[in-house]
Amino acid sequence: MPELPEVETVRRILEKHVIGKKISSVTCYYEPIIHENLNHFKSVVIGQTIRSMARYGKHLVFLLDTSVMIIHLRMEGKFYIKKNEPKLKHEHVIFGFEDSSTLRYHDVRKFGTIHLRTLENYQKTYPLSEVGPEPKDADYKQIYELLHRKHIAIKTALLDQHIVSGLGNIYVDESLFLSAIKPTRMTDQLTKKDVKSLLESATKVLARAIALGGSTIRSYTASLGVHGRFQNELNVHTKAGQPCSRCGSIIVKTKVGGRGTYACPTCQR
DNA sequence: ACCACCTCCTGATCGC
DNA sequence: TGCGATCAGGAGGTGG
Repeated sequence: MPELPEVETVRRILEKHVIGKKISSVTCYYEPIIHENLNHFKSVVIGQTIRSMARYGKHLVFLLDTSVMIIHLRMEGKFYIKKNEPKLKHEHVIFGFEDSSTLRYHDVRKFGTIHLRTLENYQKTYPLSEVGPEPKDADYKQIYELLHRKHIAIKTALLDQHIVSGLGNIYVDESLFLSAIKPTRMTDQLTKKDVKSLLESATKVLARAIALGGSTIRSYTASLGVHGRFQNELNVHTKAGQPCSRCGSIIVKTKVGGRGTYACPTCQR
């Protein structure tokens, strides 16, 4: 599942292929992905050139001449650059460029979303208006205050993109492990020191994962030559039954907030 | 206002 | 062997 490191990796690779390309056609095979009237979307986007790309948390952003496309890959969204090859089963949106190459949005689960905004207001409106700071930019005192007013499991809080953005199931488990905090600890039980540590762990985990091109696990496989290697450095996620790298106890898998959760029962308290 | 739970979707895996 | 049931999961929506 693409989290911040995977989205950043996709952004960096895509950037090399699409900047400066003029969109000449849009074909959509599954309309719910595009959260706009399709004809309106096409009439706005066609004729515009991709000027730059950005990322906010897990959102991938294409900046055009006067508009902005904001894409969330959700579980399995991927992009491919192709020529005139036949359309694959799970390719739902195909952008054609003037040079006859195509950018294809591929998504087995169809959970991904595309929003269209103007260059003037895209950061202030939904969905980017809902995105909290990334761990590296978050002020631990502010996050502490926010968490202190809530009474939910810390894992659930870290998955809430309003609080901090970019973390998904893999990196939350890894961040909690690094800070030796158990996923079910309630947010109002955390100290300022815990919150500071967690943000530092998350920052470290995300930076390392970006450096390795993200993680390629389970359903989130390669796209655009993206073969992440961070999965080789996971401490707990997917490690049920294996010894903890810190204390040797056996890593256990549980459910927290309905999510598969991996942790060391001994050193995470 | 807050939070637990349901929902979307498909392929992989499980169980009889 | 085959097929229906269950699971996985990000985040919006719902209802207690």
